[in-house]
Amino acid sequence: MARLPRSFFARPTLEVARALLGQRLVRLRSRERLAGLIVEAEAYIGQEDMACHAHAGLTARNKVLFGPPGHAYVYFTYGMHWLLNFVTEADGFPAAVLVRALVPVSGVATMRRLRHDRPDQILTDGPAKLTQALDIDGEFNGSDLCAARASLFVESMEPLPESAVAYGPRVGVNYAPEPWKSVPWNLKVNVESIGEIDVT
DNA sequence: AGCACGATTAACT
DNA sequence: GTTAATCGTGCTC
Repeated sequence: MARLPRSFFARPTLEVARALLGQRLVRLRSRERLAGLIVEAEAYIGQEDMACHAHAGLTARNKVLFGPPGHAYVYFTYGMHWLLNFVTEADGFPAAVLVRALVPVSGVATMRRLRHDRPDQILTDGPAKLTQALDIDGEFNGSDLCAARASLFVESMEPLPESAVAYGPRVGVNYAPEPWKSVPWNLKVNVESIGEIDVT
């Protein structure tokens, strides 16, 4: 299966978030393949976006956001969680898509162990849960998803129909002023259509 | 130098 | 529904 090329990420962020739904995130970990289908994604777009880490300008923490597309922006929050984003748009424009949920498809036994044997239904249904299940941390910040030897990348799957996508406000950004608090930049795959996703 | 808080999760009432 | 956990970051003094 083909890996998504840099041109996939070098587009308007909302377009990338929409196209990422249903695609397969793969993490190669000591010769094992951990993978899941992306079922929730969220867009963070530019310095104007008061919920985006780029709002205060370039800092040591967010510099990857300002870099070239197709790289992972992984940051630490709440003193204990790692969150995974994919950098989008042109080099120099700070924007990214936060990966908020997956449906596990490969390496589930390992994910289960990494998640301390919690129930399968809650292995990867949150942004910090999926990084824990796939063993993704700050080591991946700045890593190139499009490099030939990448151990974290996205594989191309059939695009989902528009009827399978639900748009809503972003989660956990109530501190941001309007309109940033309410813009419908959270994209989810409808629960009813999950059964129709081809997992092969 | 000090401090308030976060793109969250899990546990508890 | 409410709250503790836990610490790097960015902002104020």
